[in-house]
Amino acid sequence: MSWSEQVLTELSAEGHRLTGPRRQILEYILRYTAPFTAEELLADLHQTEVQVGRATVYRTLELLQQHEWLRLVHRPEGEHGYVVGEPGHQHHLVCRACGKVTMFEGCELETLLGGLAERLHFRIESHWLEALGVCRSCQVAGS
Amino acid sequence: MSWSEQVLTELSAEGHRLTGPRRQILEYILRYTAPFTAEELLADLHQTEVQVGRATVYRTLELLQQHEWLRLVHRPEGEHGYVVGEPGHQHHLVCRACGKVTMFEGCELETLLGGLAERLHFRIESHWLEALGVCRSCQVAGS
DNA sequence: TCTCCCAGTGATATACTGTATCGTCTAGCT
DNA sequence: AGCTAGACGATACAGTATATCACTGGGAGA
Repeated sequence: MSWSEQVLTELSAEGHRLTGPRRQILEYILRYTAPFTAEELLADLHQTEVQVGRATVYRTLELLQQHEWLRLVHRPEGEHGYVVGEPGHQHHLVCRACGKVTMFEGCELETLLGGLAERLHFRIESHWLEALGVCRSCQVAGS
Repeated sequence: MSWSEQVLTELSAEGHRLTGPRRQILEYILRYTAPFTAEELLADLHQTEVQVGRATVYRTLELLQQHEWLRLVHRPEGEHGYVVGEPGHQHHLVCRACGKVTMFEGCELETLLGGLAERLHFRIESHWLEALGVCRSCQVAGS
C-alpha cells in the first residue's frame, strides 16, 4: 500500500472526501525529495496540466499536516516547508546544500527534557528540535 | 550597568550610532516579559508619544538579534517573536499560558546530536530546540 | 443507478508580515 | 561648526496566507 493510498484510506475513514484535487496533490507531493512550500507546489502544479486553486493547495497541506502525513520544517531561508513523513514524533536534520531532510527519533532527548522540566518545575507539553548541516553525500561532493 | 546600557556600549564599540529611535526601542523592549513581534512593538510604540518608523523597528530588532541581545522564539501560533537574552547559545521553554520564556543551556544536547551526526554521517552546523509547556507559576495558578 | 446534500473547490479579495527604495536628517568625527 | 556616511521614515512593493462566496461533484441513501 503506497503512501498516497494510506493517506486516502485514513482520510476517507475520517469522513473526508477523496476529491480529484486531493488525489492529484497527493501524487505530486511524492516527487519532492526536499521540503517544499505551498507556493512552490502550486507553481509546479500549474506547470503541468493539473490546475488546482491556491486555497485548495493550502487547505490540503494543512489537512495533511494535522494528520502528521506531512511535517513542517523551517528552512534555512526562514520560510517553512513540508516533507512527507510517517506519523509519530520525529525530528529533522536538514541539509543546507541539497535541502534533503533526514528524520530521526529523539528518544534520548525526552530524557534530557524530562530532567530539565523537573529541575525547573516546568511542565513540557511539546518540543521542537531541528538541526541544520550538511548530509553525507553533499560532504563527499563538496570535498 | 543595565541591559540597554550594555547593548548601547557594544553597539557603539562596533561603530554603530546611538540614535534616538534605537535608545527608545531598547528602553521599551524591557517592558516585555513575554516574546513580542516587530509589529506588536511598533503598535505599542505608536500608542505612546514615541513615533518610530516601521523599517527602523525591523532593522533594530534584526541588529539586536544578530548580536544575540535578542533571541528569536517560535510562538505557538506560528509567528516568531523576540525575547531579551544574554549572548551565548541557549534554548527556550515557552509557557503556553503566560508566554514567558525560560532559557537554558543545552549542554547534554550537544553530545546527543554529536552521536547522532556520527551515526548518520551528517555534519551538524547549527540546531534549534524549543519546548512548549506550562511554567511553574501558571501550573500553580491553574490548579 | 439515480438523486440530493453538503464538504470541498477555486476565483478573487484581503490581511499580514517583512523588505526595498530613496530623499532627508543627524550622530559623532575632524 | 561643518562634513559625511550611517541611520531614519514614508511609501511602495513582495510574499505568504486566510476569508469570502457562488459553484461543483463525491458518495451515501433511496
